[in-house]
Amino acid sequence: MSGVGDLPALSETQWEIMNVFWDRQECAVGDVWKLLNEKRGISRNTVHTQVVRLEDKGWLKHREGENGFLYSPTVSREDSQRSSVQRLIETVFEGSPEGLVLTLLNGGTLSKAEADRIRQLITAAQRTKK
Amino acid sequence: MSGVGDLPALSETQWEIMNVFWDRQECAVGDVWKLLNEKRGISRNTVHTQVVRLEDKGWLKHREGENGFLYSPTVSREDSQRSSVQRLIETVFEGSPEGLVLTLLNGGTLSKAEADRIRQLITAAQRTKK
DNA sequence: GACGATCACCTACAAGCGTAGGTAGAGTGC
DNA sequence: GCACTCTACCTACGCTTGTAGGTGATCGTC
Repeated sequence: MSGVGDLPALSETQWEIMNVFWDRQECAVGDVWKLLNEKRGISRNTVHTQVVRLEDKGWLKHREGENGFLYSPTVSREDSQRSSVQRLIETVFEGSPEGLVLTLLNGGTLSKAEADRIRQLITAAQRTKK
Repeated sequence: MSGVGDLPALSETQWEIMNVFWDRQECAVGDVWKLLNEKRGISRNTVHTQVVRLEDKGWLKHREGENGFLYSPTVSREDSQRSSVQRLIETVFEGSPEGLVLTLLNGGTLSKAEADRIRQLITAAQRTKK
């Protein structure tokens, strides 16, 4: 049973690219490039290189489309997020998820609105789970 | 006013090493090496190289001690953790802290005990903050 | 049928990382 | 006085990233 854990970690740029694929499910390199280029200016070839590397690493697969290759993710965004949170907890918080939550709550990282929404999430989770 | 944000990000190994410095406040390369070596087997020189790189990047400073250099962190662990959580939220959760919390709560990443403690943390924070 | 856009692919290069061997000096012990 | 140990420092190598230029094929348009 192969999961996200088996895949080599994503770099920041690679997350940026994978996020586009998770939003669209399936698209061509050119589509990704158009989006990222508007957002921050990047060469089409740069995107292409990263896409190929992502396929090499096992994060993407492709099929032949009308006008060239269409790429799509091999794993779900949720699993990938989970595994990257896991990794963060291990390396940055030495295995303590509570540390992460405390940082988040006490850190001043959150806006008031975000903090409120998060408290709601938690109480909701509390209700449904028990 | 220079902060963690100005420093280049830490790799996983570098977090491992910085964590030792944050635990001890000030120590020599040899001390760090002894610890890491017990934990996972690593050459003293490898640790030395990383420590030098960390000083180059601005995460560590050193002073001359009795028997060689003593290194210490230039920034607090809390600030570093905060900034790495911030970075995670931006790249992995496209800026949504709620996403992170949801992943944490629904992910099955947490043991039951951890989840309970986290809910307590949150309700405690809720009480003190408002 | 030449022109421009798009595509896939190849090559490249500077940084940074993980890893560690080798060297040379200082101190401790027998 | 020589061996052992610890230190700092230099060098190196293979790998990944971020970045992108160049090339040749295809396709739609004028």
